[in-house]
Amino acid sequence: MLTNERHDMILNLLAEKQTIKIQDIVDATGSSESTIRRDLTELENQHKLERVFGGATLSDRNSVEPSIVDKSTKNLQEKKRLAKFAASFIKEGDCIFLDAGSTTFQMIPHLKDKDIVVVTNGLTHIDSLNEYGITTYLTGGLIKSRTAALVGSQTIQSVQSYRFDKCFLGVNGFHENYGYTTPDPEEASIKKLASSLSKKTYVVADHSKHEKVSFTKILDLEEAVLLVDNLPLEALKSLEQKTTVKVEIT
Amino acid sequence: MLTNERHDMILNLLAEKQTIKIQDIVDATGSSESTIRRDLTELENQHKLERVFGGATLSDRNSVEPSIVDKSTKNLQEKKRLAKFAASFIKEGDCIFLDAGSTTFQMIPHLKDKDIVVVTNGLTHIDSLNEYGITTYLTGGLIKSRTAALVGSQTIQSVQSYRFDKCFLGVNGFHENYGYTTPDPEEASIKKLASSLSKKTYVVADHSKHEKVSFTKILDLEEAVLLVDNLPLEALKSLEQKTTVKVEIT
DNA sequence: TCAGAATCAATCATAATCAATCAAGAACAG
DNA sequence: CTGTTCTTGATTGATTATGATTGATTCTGA
Repeated sequence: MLTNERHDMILNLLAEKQTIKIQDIVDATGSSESTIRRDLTELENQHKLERVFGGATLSDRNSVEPSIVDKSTKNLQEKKRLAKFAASFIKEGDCIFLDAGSTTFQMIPHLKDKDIVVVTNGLTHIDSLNEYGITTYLTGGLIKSRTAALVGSQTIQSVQSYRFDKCFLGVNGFHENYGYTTPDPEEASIKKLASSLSKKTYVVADHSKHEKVSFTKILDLEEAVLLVDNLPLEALKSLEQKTTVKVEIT
Repeated sequence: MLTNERHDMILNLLAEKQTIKIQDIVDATGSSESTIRRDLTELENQHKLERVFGGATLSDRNSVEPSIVDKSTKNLQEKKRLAKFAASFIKEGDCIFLDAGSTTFQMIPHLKDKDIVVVTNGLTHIDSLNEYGITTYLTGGLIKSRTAALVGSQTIQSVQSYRFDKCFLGVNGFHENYGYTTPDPEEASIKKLASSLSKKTYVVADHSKHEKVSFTKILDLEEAVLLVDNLPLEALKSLEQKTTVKVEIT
């Protein structure tokens, strides 16, 4: 059996069962314990799993935040509509910060032929931005492999040397009392900084993010314009007491 | 059996099974192992598959990024050998700058399992670095779409905040009198800067770059160690009067 | 806390696989 | 027909993967 096949097998077993014992892998593959240990070491280096005493488990970050692929396929149509709506706020000549994330990604096709400059920390965005011929600056920083975003002090430093007309942020949740939140503190501080360097801040979030609260606070509701798709009327009214909400009409 | 037929056969087998062992192909085709190896090497250069130890597998990236990789098919085998040689200079714990470019790209597989930190301005590098689980910092900057490199004042600023143990640069030409040169002034200044921030600088260039001179000077010969594959003996002697040359033994 | 059991990383020898080279023959052009 | 180029298969020594073994570490239950 090839090394690759074993690796796939291990990851598949893990995907089913969440955690797995080394002995189980040995039985399933027919390879020796030594080999499996080496496989696990390697897969751990690639951040595909996490070793624990006696076996391996999906790295907890993986299980908490769904992987970027899963995320981007969910509610795809909604996201596209919302993204188009968000892009409509961009005017000719704007310099914008485009946050990493699947919703902001969907904005890119609608930036075509606009004479704008985009700054982004989203690695997934660059091919698309490039394809549409948009002048793009990438922030520097540490590559956070799972979300394909750039983070860390270098990113902060990079962002600091720009000034934006508008910035478009993705969030994990928005809540009347707790504001905008996201799981990763690193990403949160970048979003926050970009917002502070921007004349105007837009948060792009579909209705599924309503009332959700994550680990790290990004901004208060007041500090950004919320772009959202259909929302219950009461929720809308309540939110509008704190901030400007633009709803994508359906 | 014609070469084409074998190639088709191999790809068909792969399409069914996702991965395949060399021995299986040998049995299926009746050709010798040597021939199959050559087939696989060629098909890999065409990005039709990916070789793994003991066989081959479908490269899933095949469909995603055809644009950037094309240039690198020329002299691929040479480049791989040279890149492996270059990577052998990297020691555990090093912080290295890895220049954008196709030769430095080939170094990445050989960085696997080394406890190092990589800083790069090459967008093409990041997927691969990520795959091998290497801690990677990307410089910021303007995306230069043709070479998929980051350039400009932001890149300069990014690079300036690092210090490197070693830096590995690609060049367009090296010449006894005119030193190392490259066509793009933007890229040249980044290479130069990275070199100045590094304890040791290596230029990786195959013999085809000998005596070539491009528009922009990067460094004098003296300022870097030249890593090169086979070179005429006189050329080697002449170069060695000015700088250290490490030749990949053939 | 202790002792036995399980698991671990490190090392070694062996086996499989690799790239590189060579020579023989096929295909081809002049 | 001759000389050249290309393909092929065999061989070489080098590299890499593997499985068994070791002694150290960690877990478990009393």
